[in-house]
Amino acid sequence: MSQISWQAIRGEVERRVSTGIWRPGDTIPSEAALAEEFACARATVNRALRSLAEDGMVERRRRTGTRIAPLPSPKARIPVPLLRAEVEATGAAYTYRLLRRRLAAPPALVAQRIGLRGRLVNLRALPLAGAKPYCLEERWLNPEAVPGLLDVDFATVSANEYLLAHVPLSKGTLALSAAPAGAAEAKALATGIGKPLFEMIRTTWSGTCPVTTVRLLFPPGYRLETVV
Amino acid sequence: MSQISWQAIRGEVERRVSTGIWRPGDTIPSEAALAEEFACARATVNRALRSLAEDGMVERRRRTGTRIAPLPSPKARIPVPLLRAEVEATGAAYTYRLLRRRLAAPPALVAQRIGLRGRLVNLRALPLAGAKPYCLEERWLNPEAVPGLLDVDFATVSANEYLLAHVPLSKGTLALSAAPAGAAEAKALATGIGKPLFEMIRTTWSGTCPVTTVRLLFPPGYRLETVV
DNA sequence: TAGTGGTCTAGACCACGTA
DNA sequence: ACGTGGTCTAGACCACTAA
Repeated sequence: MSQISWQAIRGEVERRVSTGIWRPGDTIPSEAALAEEFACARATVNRALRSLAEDGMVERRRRTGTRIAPLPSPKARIPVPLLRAEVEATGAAYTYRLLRRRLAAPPALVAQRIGLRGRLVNLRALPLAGAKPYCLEERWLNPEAVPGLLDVDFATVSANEYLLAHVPLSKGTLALSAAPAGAAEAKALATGIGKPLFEMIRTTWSGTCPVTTVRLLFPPGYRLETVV
Repeated sequence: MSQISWQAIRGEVERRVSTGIWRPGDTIPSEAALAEEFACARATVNRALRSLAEDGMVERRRRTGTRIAPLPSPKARIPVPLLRAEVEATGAAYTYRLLRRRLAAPPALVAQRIGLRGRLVNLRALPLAGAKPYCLEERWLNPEAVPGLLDVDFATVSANEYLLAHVPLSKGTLALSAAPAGAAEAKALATGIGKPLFEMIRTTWSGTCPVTTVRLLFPPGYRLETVV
């Protein structure tokens, strides 16, 4: 068989963009036209162009057609970190120390992030790599989103792992930034006040129901790496 | 028609996972079996399961079948930031000031990142939002990867935009971290020494040929946000 | 209204990896 | 060897949206 693969079509489109045959902003031929050119089924072209669209290289709209993204920028996939896996990948033992657990109304900033104003479960925890603090975790959980949440012993199960196993996490936001260590954070992470911490704030919904918002603070030296 | 959609199948699989019918680590029925259950074509089931696999919720292997990921973790897409677009989205005018341009051998750390030891083009630049420094850019370019690079006037065209338009960027790495401001960085970004900066290091190849490595330092307050 | 992408079908063959 | 996912085909209808 001399069937052309969707990867080959994708590659040819990329080649035409990189050699300037098609330039950013250009509208390219329709799926039907390309299918004829490559002598393949339209579904195969569709597969290739859909793949490019997912990577941000082309933009597709009905009726208007497919065009090369004005600023083709590949999108990086970063895995939402699984602390246990990250720690164990370094060879260290992963442990999880619960520092605080309470039921409280969240501060305004947190309430705004998660879109809830009532009483939430608040956890402060310290995932460890061996004996070393790996990060500081400040979490707020919506008890109405997680059946049985109030009975979970978070001293033995990390909230993250409990949620992954019990709640279908559908959507979420992720914010990354740098923040100075406050007194409490410096102490928990065994670093100095004002030191640059890597901050990750994640808020998650299950459908339209807010589930949790968590702020992770990583000590100086932490790096989040990925491949584009 | 009462055709079932691949999204519906995906939703049903998610439901079965979230309700515990299928648990992390379980192998689920084959595509053919599911197609029969849902009375649809196998391609439709394939589309649904492939979508779930791309999001990290299931793992698929030939012969072995499809199983629920032991730790189902959604993967975040973060857009590689386009400074101009980011700045202009805030309503400010984007400008780009070239602080330094020279031909030099990179320091060991940079040489290791990009995998080159010879003389490279080194740029230091300051993208601005209005009159305010947006970030500090330290870039190393491989002149052999970019035809005509030595003749480009980077005082009027930002290196990033030049590259996007002239080089097919295929692969790259991205590292995010927090770093303290040194004296030069604090001055350029109008902040204090030791303040936490958000650091982004991006290295890009065109095929197997190293093109550029760039380190962006963002002043305190910068946030990289995305949706999972 | 018409053109484009989005999707589903039914069938086929292939590639891979376990046994 | 054989079962599973990976992919391609040819055709069809639908959904969206600009003209």
